[in-house]
Amino acid sequence: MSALTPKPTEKELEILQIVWEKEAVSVKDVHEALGGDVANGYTTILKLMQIMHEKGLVTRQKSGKLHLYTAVPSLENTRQQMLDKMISTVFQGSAAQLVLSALGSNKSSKEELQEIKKYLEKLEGGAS
Amino acid sequence: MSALTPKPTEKELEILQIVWEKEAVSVKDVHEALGGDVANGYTTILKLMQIMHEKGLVTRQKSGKLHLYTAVPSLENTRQQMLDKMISTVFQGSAAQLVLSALGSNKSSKEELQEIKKYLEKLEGGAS
DNA sequence: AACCACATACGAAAAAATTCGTAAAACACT
DNA sequence: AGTGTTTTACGAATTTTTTCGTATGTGGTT
Repeated sequence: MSALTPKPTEKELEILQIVWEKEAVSVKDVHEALGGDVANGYTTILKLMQIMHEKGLVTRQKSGKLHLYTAVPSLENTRQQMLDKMISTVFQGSAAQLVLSALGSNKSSKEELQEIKKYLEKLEGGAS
Repeated sequence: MSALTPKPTEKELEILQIVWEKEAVSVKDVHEALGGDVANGYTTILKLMQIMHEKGLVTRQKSGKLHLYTAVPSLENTRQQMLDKMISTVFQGSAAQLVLSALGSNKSSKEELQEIKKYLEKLEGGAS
Protein backbone atom coordinates (compact mmCIF):
# COMPACT_ATOMS: atom_id res chain seq x y z
CA MET A 1 0.00 0.00 0.00
CA SER A 2 1.07 3.54 -0.64
CA ALA A 3 0.15 6.80 1.06
CA LEU A 4 -2.92 7.68 -0.91
CA THR A 5 -3.82 11.07 -2.11
CA PRO A 6 -7.29 12.25 -1.11
CA LYS A 7 -10.06 12.13 -3.60
CA PRO A 8 -9.99 15.32 -5.65
CA THR A 9 -13.05 17.54 -5.57
CA GLU A 10 -14.76 18.54 -8.74
CA LYS A 11 -12.82 21.71 -9.31
CA GLU A 12 -9.63 20.00 -8.39
CA LEU A 13 -10.33 17.42 -11.03
CA GLU A 14 -10.73 20.13 -13.64
CA ILE A 15 -7.35 21.43 -12.70
CA LEU A 16 -5.77 18.01 -12.63
CA GLN A 17 -6.90 17.49 -16.19
CA ILE A 18 -4.76 20.38 -17.30
CA VAL A 19 -1.86 19.33 -15.18
CA TRP A 20 -1.96 15.82 -16.60
CA GLU A 21 -2.01 17.11 -20.13
CA LYS A 22 1.01 19.26 -19.80
CA GLU A 23 3.26 17.62 -17.26
CA ALA A 24 4.44 20.78 -15.55
CA VAL A 25 2.30 23.85 -15.55
CA SER A 26 2.06 27.27 -13.98
CA VAL A 27 -1.05 28.66 -12.38
CA LYS A 28 -1.33 30.95 -15.35
CA ASP A 29 -1.34 28.00 -17.74
CA VAL A 30 -4.17 26.38 -15.85
CA HIS A 31 -6.09 29.59 -15.52
CA GLU A 32 -5.91 30.19 -19.24
CA ALA A 33 -6.61 26.61 -20.18
CA LEU A 34 -9.78 26.74 -18.12
CA GLY A 35 -11.04 29.80 -19.92
CA GLY A 36 -9.36 32.73 -18.21
CA ASP A 37 -11.13 35.33 -16.13
CA VAL A 38 -14.43 34.73 -17.82
CA ALA A 39 -14.62 31.38 -16.10
CA ASN A 40 -12.59 31.80 -12.92
CA GLY A 41 -10.62 34.49 -11.18
CA TYR A 42 -6.90 34.02 -11.22
CA THR A 43 -6.54 33.87 -7.47
CA THR A 44 -9.27 31.31 -7.29
CA ILE A 45 -7.23 28.91 -9.38
CA LEU A 46 -4.13 29.83 -7.46
CA LYS A 47 -5.78 29.11 -4.15
CA LEU A 48 -7.13 25.82 -5.37
CA MET A 49 -3.72 24.77 -6.52
CA GLN A 50 -2.20 25.76 -3.21
CA ILE A 51 -4.76 23.63 -1.44
CA MET A 52 -4.04 20.78 -3.80
CA HIS A 53 -0.42 21.16 -2.90
CA GLU A 54 -1.19 20.97 0.80
CA LYS A 55 -3.27 17.89 0.22
CA GLY A 56 -0.54 16.26 -1.76
CA LEU A 57 -2.41 16.16 -5.03
CA VAL A 58 0.35 18.07 -6.74
CA THR A 59 3.99 18.85 -6.16
CA ARG A 60 5.59 22.04 -7.29
CA GLN A 61 8.96 23.58 -7.87
CA LYS A 62 10.10 27.12 -8.29
CA SER A 63 11.11 28.23 -11.69
CA GLY A 64 12.18 31.82 -11.54
CA LYS A 65 9.43 33.65 -9.75
CA LEU A 66 6.71 31.17 -10.46
CA HIS A 67 5.78 27.68 -9.46
CA LEU A 68 5.47 24.75 -11.79
CA TYR A 69 3.04 22.12 -10.71
CA THR A 70 2.99 18.42 -11.39
CA ALA A 71 0.27 15.92 -10.61
CA VAL A 72 0.95 13.33 -7.94
CA PRO A 73 -1.80 10.80 -8.61
CA SER A 74 -1.51 9.36 -12.08
CA LEU A 75 -4.28 9.73 -14.58
CA GLU A 76 -4.58 5.96 -14.74
CA ASN A 77 -4.96 5.53 -11.00
CA THR A 78 -7.48 8.28 -10.81
CA ARG A 79 -9.45 6.80 -13.64
CA GLN A 80 -9.41 3.46 -11.96
CA GLN A 81 -10.51 4.86 -8.64
CA MET A 82 -13.35 6.76 -10.22
CA LEU A 83 -14.43 3.78 -12.26
CA ASP A 84 -14.42 1.52 -9.24
CA LYS A 85 -16.51 3.90 -7.28
CA MET A 86 -18.97 4.38 -10.08
CA ILE A 87 -19.23 0.66 -10.65
CA SER A 88 -20.02 0.08 -7.04
CA THR A 89 -22.47 2.93 -6.69
CA VAL A 90 -24.50 2.77 -9.89
CA PHE A 91 -23.61 -0.42 -11.66
CA GLN A 92 -24.32 -2.95 -8.95
CA GLY A 93 -20.68 -3.81 -8.75
CA SER A 94 -20.54 -5.08 -12.30
CA ALA A 95 -17.84 -3.68 -14.53
CA ALA A 96 -19.41 -5.52 -17.41
CA GLN A 97 -22.61 -3.56 -17.00
CA LEU A 98 -20.72 -0.34 -17.07
CA VAL A 99 -19.01 -1.43 -20.24
CA LEU A 100 -22.28 -2.29 -21.87
CA SER A 101 -23.74 1.07 -20.93
CA ALA A 102 -20.72 2.90 -22.21
CA LEU A 103 -20.86 1.07 -25.50
CA GLY A 104 -24.55 1.59 -25.76
CA SER A 105 -24.42 5.32 -26.27
CA ASN A 106 -22.84 4.72 -29.68
CA LYS A 107 -20.06 7.18 -29.38
CA SER A 108 -17.33 4.81 -30.44
CA SER A 109 -16.06 4.38 -33.97
CA LYS A 110 -15.78 1.08 -35.77
CA GLU A 111 -12.05 1.18 -35.25
CA GLU A 112 -12.43 1.63 -31.55
CA LEU A 113 -14.88 -1.20 -31.33
CA GLN A 114 -12.40 -3.37 -33.15
CA GLU A 115 -9.73 -2.45 -30.70
CA ILE A 116 -11.95 -3.32 -27.81
CA LYS A 117 -12.76 -6.64 -29.35
CA LYS A 118 -9.13 -7.41 -29.82
CA TYR A 119 -8.49 -6.58 -26.23
CA LEU A 120 -11.29 -8.83 -25.12
CA GLU A 121 -9.80 -11.72 -27.01
CA LYS A 122 -6.49 -11.10 -25.37
CA LEU A 123 -8.16 -11.14 -21.99
CA GLU A 124 -9.91 -14.39 -22.65
CA GLY A 125 -6.63 -16.06 -23.28
CA GLY A 126 -5.30 -15.22 -19.84
CA ALA A 127 -7.08 -14.33 -16.58
CA SER A 128 -10.41 -15.63 -15.43
CA MET B 1 -35.88 20.49 -23.69
CA SER B 2 -37.32 18.96 -20.58
CA ALA B 3 -36.98 20.19 -17.05
CA LEU B 4 -34.03 18.13 -15.95
CA THR B 5 -33.47 16.97 -12.47
CA PRO B 6 -30.36 18.42 -10.88
CA LYS B 7 -27.30 16.31 -10.51
CA PRO B 8 -27.58 14.35 -7.29
CA THR B 9 -24.92 14.90 -4.66
CA GLU B 10 -22.94 12.02 -3.29
CA LYS B 11 -25.24 11.26 -0.41
CA GLU B 12 -28.24 11.70 -2.58
CA LEU B 13 -26.83 9.12 -4.91
CA GLU B 14 -26.50 6.65 -2.07
CA ILE B 15 -30.12 7.16 -1.30
CA LEU B 16 -31.19 6.93 -4.91
CA GLN B 17 -29.54 3.54 -5.11
CA ILE B 18 -31.91 2.22 -2.51
CA VAL B 19 -34.88 3.92 -4.04
CA TRP B 20 -34.08 2.44 -7.42
CA GLU B 21 -33.77 -1.03 -6.00
CA LYS B 22 -37.09 -1.04 -4.31
CA GLU B 23 -39.38 1.13 -6.36
CA ALA B 24 -41.21 2.75 -3.49
CA VAL B 25 -39.58 3.10 -0.14
CA SER B 26 -40.04 4.78 3.19
CA VAL B 27 -37.41 6.81 4.94
CA LYS B 28 -37.09 3.97 7.37
CA ASP B 29 -36.33 1.53 4.57
CA VAL B 30 -33.57 3.73 3.28
CA HIS B 31 -32.18 4.38 6.71
CA GLU B 32 -31.98 0.71 7.43
CA ALA B 33 -30.65 -0.23 4.04
CA LEU B 34 -27.82 2.22 4.52
CA GLY B 35 -26.80 0.69 7.79
CA GLY B 36 -29.09 2.24 10.38
CA ASP B 37 -27.99 4.58 13.12
CA VAL B 38 -24.46 3.33 13.04
CA ALA B 39 -23.99 4.99 9.69
CA ASN B 40 -26.46 7.88 9.67
CA GLY B 41 -28.99 9.40 11.98
CA TYR B 42 -32.57 8.85 10.98
CA THR B 43 -33.41 12.51 10.66
CA THR B 44 -30.37 13.00 8.50
CA ILE B 45 -31.73 10.61 5.93
CA LEU B 46 -35.17 12.11 6.31
CA LYS B 47 -33.88 15.60 5.72
CA LEU B 48 -31.93 14.50 2.70
CA MET B 49 -34.99 12.88 1.22
CA GLN B 50 -37.03 15.98 1.86
CA ILE B 51 -34.46 18.02 0.04
CA MET B 52 -34.45 15.52 -2.80
CA HIS B 53 -38.17 15.92 -2.96
CA GLU B 54 -37.86 19.68 -3.20
CA LYS B 55 -35.30 19.31 -5.94
CA GLY B 56 -37.49 16.94 -7.86
CA LEU B 57 -35.20 13.95 -7.55
CA VAL B 58 -37.97 11.94 -5.97
CA THR B 59 -41.71 12.04 -5.75
CA ARG B 60 -43.61 10.81 -2.77
CA GLN B 61 -47.05 9.79 -1.72
CA LYS B 62 -48.65 9.33 1.62
CA SER B 63 -49.37 5.83 2.74
CA GLY B 64 -50.96 5.93 6.13
CA LYS B 65 -48.77 8.09 8.27
CA LEU B 66 -45.65 7.71 6.23
CA HIS B 67 -44.34 8.75 2.87
CA LEU B 68 -43.31 6.41 0.12
CA TYR B 69 -40.66 7.77 -2.17
CA THR B 70 -39.99 7.00 -5.80
CA ALA B 71 -37.06 8.06 -7.92
CA VAL B 72 -37.67 10.54 -10.70
CA PRO B 73 -34.52 10.18 -12.78
CA SER B 74 -34.11 6.65 -14.06
CA LEU B 75 -31.13 4.56 -13.20
CA GLU B 76 -30.25 4.33 -16.87
CA ASN B 77 -30.31 8.07 -17.45
CA THR B 78 -28.28 8.71 -14.37
CA ARG B 79 -25.74 6.13 -15.40
CA GLN B 80 -25.49 7.68 -18.81
CA GLN B 81 -25.09 11.16 -17.42
CA MET B 82 -22.40 10.06 -15.05
CA LEU B 83 -20.60 8.12 -17.73
CA ASP B 84 -20.70 11.03 -20.13
CA LYS B 85 -19.28 13.35 -17.57
CA MET B 86 -16.56 10.96 -16.61
CA ILE B 87 -15.67 10.31 -20.21
CA SER B 88 -15.33 13.98 -20.87
CA THR B 89 -13.39 14.79 -17.72
CA VAL B 90 -10.93 11.93 -17.40
CA PHE B 91 -11.08 9.94 -20.59
CA GLN B 92 -10.41 12.63 -23.15
CA GLY B 93 -13.86 12.24 -24.51
CA SER B 94 -13.30 8.67 -25.59
CA ALA B 95 -15.84 6.11 -24.47
CA ALA B 96 -13.61 3.41 -25.88
CA GLN B 97 -10.83 4.38 -23.52
CA LEU B 98 -13.14 4.14 -20.61
CA VAL B 99 -14.19 0.70 -21.72
CA LEU B 100 -10.62 -0.45 -22.04
CA SER B 101 -9.84 0.83 -18.58
CA ALA B 102 -12.88 -0.81 -17.10
CA LEU B 103 -12.00 -4.12 -18.67
CA GLY B 104 -8.36 -3.83 -17.86
CA SER B 105 -8.14 -3.65 -14.13
CA ASN B 106 -10.89 -5.93 -13.50
CA LYS B 107 -12.40 -9.15 -12.82
CA SER B 108 -15.21 -9.59 -15.19
CA SER B 109 -16.05 -13.22 -15.62
CA LYS B 110 -15.54 -15.11 -18.80
CA GLU B 111 -19.26 -15.12 -19.29
CA GLU B 112 -19.44 -11.37 -18.98
CA LEU B 113 -16.64 -10.92 -21.43
CA GLN B 114 -18.46 -13.16 -23.83
CA GLU B 115 -21.57 -11.09 -23.45
CA ILE B 116 -19.68 -7.94 -24.15
CA LYS B 117 -18.14 -9.46 -27.23
CA LYS B 118 -21.51 -10.50 -28.49
CA TYR B 119 -22.79 -7.01 -27.97
CA LEU B 120 -19.85 -5.60 -29.85
CA GLU B 121 -20.58 -7.77 -32.80
CA LYS B 122 -24.14 -6.64 -32.79
CA LEU B 123 -23.00 -3.04 -32.75
CA GLU B 124 -20.69 -3.52 -35.66
CA GLY B 125 -23.58 -4.54 -37.79
CA GLY B 126 -25.26 -1.17 -37.34
CA ALA B 127 -23.74 2.14 -36.33
CA SER B 128 -20.62 3.81 -37.64
C1' DA C 1 17.23 52.13 -5.35
C1' DA C 2 12.76 53.08 -7.27
C1' DC C 3 9.39 51.31 -10.13
C1' DC C 4 6.56 48.03 -12.54
C1' DA C 5 4.53 43.82 -13.82
C1' DC C 6 3.49 39.54 -12.38
C1' DA C 7 3.18 35.86 -8.99
C1' DT C 8 2.29 34.10 -4.51
C1' DA C 9 0.27 34.07 0.35
C1' DC C 10 -3.25 34.69 3.41
C1' DG C 11 -7.57 35.36 5.44
C1' DA C 12 -12.05 35.46 5.16
C1' DA C 13 -16.59 35.35 2.89
C1' DA C 14 -19.95 32.82 0.29
C1' DA C 15 -21.98 28.76 -1.32
C1' DA C 16 -22.98 23.93 -1.10
C1' DA C 17 -23.58 19.72 1.30
C1' DT C 18 -24.26 17.15 5.49
C1' DT C 19 -25.75 16.39 10.15
C1' DC C 20 -28.76 16.57 13.92
C1' DG C 21 -31.76 18.36 17.93
C1' DT C 22 -36.25 19.51 19.01
C1' DA C 23 -40.99 20.06 18.16
C1' DA C 24 -45.22 19.10 15.91
C1' DA C 25 -48.30 15.83 13.56
C1' DA C 26 -50.41 11.28 12.61
C1' DC C 27 -52.00 7.11 13.91
C1' DA C 28 -53.04 3.19 17.17
C1' DC C 29 -54.70 1.64 21.37
C1' DT C 30 -56.78 1.92 25.54
C1' DA D 1 -59.65 12.10 25.56
C1' DG D 2 -55.09 10.45 27.04
C1' DT D 3 -50.85 8.03 26.26
C1' DG D 4 -47.28 6.03 23.57
C1' DT D 5 -44.95 5.18 19.23
C1' DT D 6 -43.65 6.41 14.80
C1' DT D 7 -43.04 9.78 11.22
C1' DT D 8 -42.51 14.20 9.56
C1' DA D 9 -41.19 19.26 9.70
C1' DC D 10 -38.21 22.78 10.63
C1' DG D 11 -34.35 25.36 11.92
C1' DA D 12 -29.90 25.64 12.77
C1' DA D 13 -25.07 24.12 13.32
C1' DT D 14 -21.17 21.97 11.10
C1' DT D 15 -18.26 20.72 7.52
C1' DT D 16 -16.60 20.98 2.91
C1' DT D 17 -15.85 23.36 -1.26
C1' DT D 18 -15.39 27.45 -3.92
C1' DT D 19 -14.47 32.23 -4.59
C1' DC D 20 -12.07 36.44 -4.12
C1' DG D 21 -10.01 40.88 -2.05
C1' DT D 22 -5.94 42.55 -0.36
C1' DA D 23 -1.24 42.28 1.01
C1' DT D 24 3.27 40.73 0.26
C1' DG D 25 7.16 38.99 -2.40
C1' DT D 26 10.13 38.49 -6.56
C1' DG D 27 12.64 39.64 -10.36
C1' DG D 28 13.50 42.66 -14.26
C1' DT D 29 14.18 47.46 -16.02
C1' DT D 30 15.35 51.96 -15.73
